[in-house]
Amino acid sequence: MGTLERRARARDTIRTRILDAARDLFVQNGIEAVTMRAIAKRIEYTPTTIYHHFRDKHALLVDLCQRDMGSLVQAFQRIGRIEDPADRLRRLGMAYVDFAVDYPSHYRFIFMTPKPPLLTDEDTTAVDENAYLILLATVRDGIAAGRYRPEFDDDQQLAQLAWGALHGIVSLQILKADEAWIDWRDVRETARAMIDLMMRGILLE
Amino acid sequence: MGTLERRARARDTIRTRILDAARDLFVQNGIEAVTMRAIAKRIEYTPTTIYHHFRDKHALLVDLCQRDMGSLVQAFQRIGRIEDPADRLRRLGMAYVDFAVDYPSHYRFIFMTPKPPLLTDEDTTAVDENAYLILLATVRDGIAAGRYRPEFDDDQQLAQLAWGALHGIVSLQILKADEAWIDWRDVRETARAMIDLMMRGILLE
DNA sequence: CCGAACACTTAACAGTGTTAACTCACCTGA
DNA sequence: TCAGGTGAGTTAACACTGTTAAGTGTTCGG
Repeated sequence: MGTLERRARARDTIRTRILDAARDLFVQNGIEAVTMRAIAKRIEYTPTTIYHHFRDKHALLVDLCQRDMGSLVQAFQRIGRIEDPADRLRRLGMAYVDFAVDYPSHYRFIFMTPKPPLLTDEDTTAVDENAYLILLATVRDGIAAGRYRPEFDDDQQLAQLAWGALHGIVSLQILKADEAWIDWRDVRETARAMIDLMMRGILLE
Repeated sequence: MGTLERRARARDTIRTRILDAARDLFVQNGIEAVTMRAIAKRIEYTPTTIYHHFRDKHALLVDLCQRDMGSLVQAFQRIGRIEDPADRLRRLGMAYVDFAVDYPSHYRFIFMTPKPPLLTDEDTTAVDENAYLILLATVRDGIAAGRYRPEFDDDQQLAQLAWGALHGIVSLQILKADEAWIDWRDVRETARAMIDLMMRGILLE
């Protein structure tokens, strides 16, 4: 009586169909195109059906992003194994920027959209948290190895400084790319210049 | 027959009453608390009335922010008269961060909220544009004065780099200040460290 | 004194996320 | 075989957005 499994499989199928439809709208027309009715129409179901598979819209988008951010997580974990802390830090920065450029909608939802107040679910630590922990460990290793100038002895501050610098460059680009009064430079090159500047600024000698 | 003036004055009165009500909701409960009905209720008018004084909600918020950002504009213009380009640049950065910390709702609306598509009015150049131009001129002066390392010869890129770095630090703070898994450092101090790091990185010698 | 301009309201439209109540097919246990 | 429950799916609605067409007076100018 594998009927239970079959049920579970069917449930998974419709779940991923919902997620696929949501992703299409998400990456093609931006987050504001993702409405429950639009998703439902695309998979030829009723909006209510979605609520049998996801608690609410926010949970759906969180689930979608957590799945899709696998590339960022993998990159971070791979880079996390690099020996040299300074080299590791530099590469984490580039991977972060690459992800933001490749998946602007995902980036915008995870890093640029406020969460609904107090409905923050305490599920398994989210991808942004994991990424921050890897960054933090990398910064700490560099400090412990005595690679950085003595004024950068606060791992939290240094991590927040590095994260903020790159987040600002990519998020400004995502938000204001079509503002005509700015002669935008290539975001990857600007980010690289930022990383070079930071590394030279914090490294000893 | 000063009746025309009186009319205009009355019009201005109700206009500012609307703006005041909107600002209260805006700064106290955040931008999501600003609904047309909430504003109307607070001044004991009908929502429709607001539309006789503002084209739509976005125009209302833009008007509100343009007025309130006078402090930022004044600070930028005052700093813009400082002789030394490097000192000017450093102070612009601090003033920018101060504004973001003091007026988080305004900052969020101007620098962290996407504009409604293609309804971008070509009104008198907005405050963010003015601020960017002052920053750009400051960067350019520093380059022209030969104060910066030769690899920073692109004024646009350097301006976008500096803006992005500080924008990232303050916007992360505004958005994720209540995420428990980050041990946030004081945003002004982090920003100051960022500015010091950048200045040391781009200045010659 | 009449007509137009003007401030304002009523009532509605179209869209959003969300939910209570129902139908109906299917599987389980007697 | 058949009662009953489980659960996927739908219908219809609620409460809330921003926004607007149409109507009501009041006030002013010729």
